Amino acid sequence: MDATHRRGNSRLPQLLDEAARAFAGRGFAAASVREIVGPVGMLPGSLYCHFATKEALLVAVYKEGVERISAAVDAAIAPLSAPWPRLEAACIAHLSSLLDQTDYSQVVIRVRPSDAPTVADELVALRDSYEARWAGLVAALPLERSVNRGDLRLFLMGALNWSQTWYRDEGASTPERIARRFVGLMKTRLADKMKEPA
Amino acid sequence: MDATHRRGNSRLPQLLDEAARAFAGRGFAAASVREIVGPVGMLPGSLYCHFATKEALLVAVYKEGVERISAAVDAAIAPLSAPWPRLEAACIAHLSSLLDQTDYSQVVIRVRPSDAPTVADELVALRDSYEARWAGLVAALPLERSVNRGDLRLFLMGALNWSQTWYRDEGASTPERIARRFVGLMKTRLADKMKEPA
DNA sequence: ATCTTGACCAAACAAGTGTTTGTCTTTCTA
DNA sequence: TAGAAAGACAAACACTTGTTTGGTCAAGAT
Repeated sequence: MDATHRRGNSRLPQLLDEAARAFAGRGFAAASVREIVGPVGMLPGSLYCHFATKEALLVAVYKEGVERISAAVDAAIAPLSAPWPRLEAACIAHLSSLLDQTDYSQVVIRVRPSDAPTVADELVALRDSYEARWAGLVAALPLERSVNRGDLRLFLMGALNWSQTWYRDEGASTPERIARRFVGLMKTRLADKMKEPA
Repeated sequence: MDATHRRGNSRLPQLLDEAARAFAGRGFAAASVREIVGPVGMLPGSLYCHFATKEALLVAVYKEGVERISAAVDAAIAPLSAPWPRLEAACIAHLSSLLDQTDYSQVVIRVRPSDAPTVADELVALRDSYEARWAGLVAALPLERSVNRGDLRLFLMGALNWSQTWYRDEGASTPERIARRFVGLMKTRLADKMKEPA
């Protein structure tokens, strides 16, 4: 009757879900093993059947987060070919993953590699593997020659990622609309052409 | 001979310095009272002569951080009157405070109010009192009517604040230069006018 | 039918956490 | 010159932290 110990039917997925929730909501340091493991109905020690340390658990969650947001962005840009629509679609997918969706992607943005020193290298590598896409997306844009694309990428990613700080799920500003407006700001000439910028 | 107990000559400033260093470097949760108090040459309990709790210590550091970055920005924009130069000067001051200067300002950006729930309201109020400047700076810009200034402010502040994540003190990219290039991106028309953006 | 193995419990571990208490010395004040 | 108070020490407090150990039980393999 007791199905708790069925092979291949472990509670590992729930454990990861709960870890993602805790890390995304309270940060790596503040999230305790007991608060992760409790809601799953496990005892603290049982965590160590699956992971050697709390930091290894973070790597697993982080990796899943990178995979989910990567998949979302890739799926969004796949059917498009024009550079600006592709960038806009990527921004929408990125922001939706970050603000609506699961906790996994939030962990990737919230948790700093330096928060878990012993696995910092792995986290950086994972994050880099995701962010590589964005260099390509920006490189494809038709821009005036004077524009530095590296700066532009940092500028855009910063604006998107920081939205995690101020965004609240109230009102009409959905992640999709925010992303569209941000990209709109980039496409439009910002300064009023009547008055001469100093 | 022993000057340690002279009135008005306490080690409170050093204590705040060390707290700022710890909070900026490791975050609020990961920074322990002992690691803050140790370098000052005090014992853990002595902290509570000055602050009721660790969270109250954070408020003091946070407040000092807000005051320093506010002062830096205000001093930078005071002698200027034209909108764009004022914004550029503000960005330079903001980024310099954040990347070079003291740890205090870094705490304001790094530590989330929700990290210290019992004083979260105070932290939010402090941060708001600083960020209010930026609404004014953006409001003064001569922009095309279609541009949403609220979005633009969030966009810019996000890009600036996120730089804390990727900036390293190596190479030729000083905070000042980064700020100038970011503002430059905003002033210039980004999209190439030859090709039609979809 | 036996063995192995993965998943988990139960209980404890040592170390570290923020904080409290009581005492002492020094400096300022009345 | 007596008294109040600030600043800090010394030592412990109760609790939480991540982690370890040894055992249990069911499922898959032999």
